[in-house]
Amino acid sequence: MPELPEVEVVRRGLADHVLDRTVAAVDVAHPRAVRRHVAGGPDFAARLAGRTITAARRRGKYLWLDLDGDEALLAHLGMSGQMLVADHGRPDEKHLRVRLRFADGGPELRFVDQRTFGGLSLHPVVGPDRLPEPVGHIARDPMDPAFDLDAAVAGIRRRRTGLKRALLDQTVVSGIGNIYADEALWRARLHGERPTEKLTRAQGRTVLAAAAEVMDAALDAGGTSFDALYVNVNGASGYFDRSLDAYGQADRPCRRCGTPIRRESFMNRSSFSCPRCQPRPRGL
DNA sequence: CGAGTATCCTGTCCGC
DNA sequence: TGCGGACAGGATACTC
Repeated sequence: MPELPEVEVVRRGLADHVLDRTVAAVDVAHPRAVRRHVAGGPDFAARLAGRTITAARRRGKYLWLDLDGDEALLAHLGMSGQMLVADHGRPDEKHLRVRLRFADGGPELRFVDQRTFGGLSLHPVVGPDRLPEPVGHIARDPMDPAFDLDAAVAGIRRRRTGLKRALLDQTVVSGIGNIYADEALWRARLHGERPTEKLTRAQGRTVLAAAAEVMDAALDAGGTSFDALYVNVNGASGYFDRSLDAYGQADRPCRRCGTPIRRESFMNRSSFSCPRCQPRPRGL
């Protein structure tokens, strides 16, 4: 499940392999993969052909390739999306959704996505930051050089909800998914259902700094593990196996205090936390 | 309008 | 062995 560090690994791989290359032809193998391109698959393929890729950019979990002209090829990997740089003739992956061939005859770019939560689309880039339109409402992520920590803390405290919900809201801070939210809360020793209006500024700064630390660590681990010719979003899985303190650790002892980690139901999914280090707020 | 929830999808795992 | 159900979860359309 790609979160920000995995998406950044993919962005770097794309920067290495598709920059300054011109798209020759596009195959859309599954229409759902381009459902966010409202004009449809044939329009997507026709408009992408002949375009040259000028940059590989990212905000939060959104990834896009700037094209010549003021447009971008936007990608979201969803739950299971992968960008693969593949030599011709290599057998198609079972869940190949979109293929880009290039005019230089070099390796092609494949979008592979088992569960089709992800997708590709073309959009104008707008505003001073030259963002694709669907990214306009996404907040800066903690790895963005222009990320404003105090503004993000203020954004969280302005919400009237639980802390974990606020962390997952991509319009407040982007790039934090279920795994990193649980890890950040564990590091900050805060329960996810703590009301945001009772969160102190110091607690807010602590939990966001923790999120940034977890992301940095995952990027260090994932950024070195992918093959130069195979841009693989699963590159960071080794990090998850070894380094998670809370997420997925139900009944295993907390690394700080030894208390078994608890699993709770949250928004039709799961939250993991230490009952002792992260006590439930009173009354909840 | 803000908060919370239902929904999309498919592969894996578990119990019977 | 095979089947049914739970589970994984980002983003958004939807309701209240």
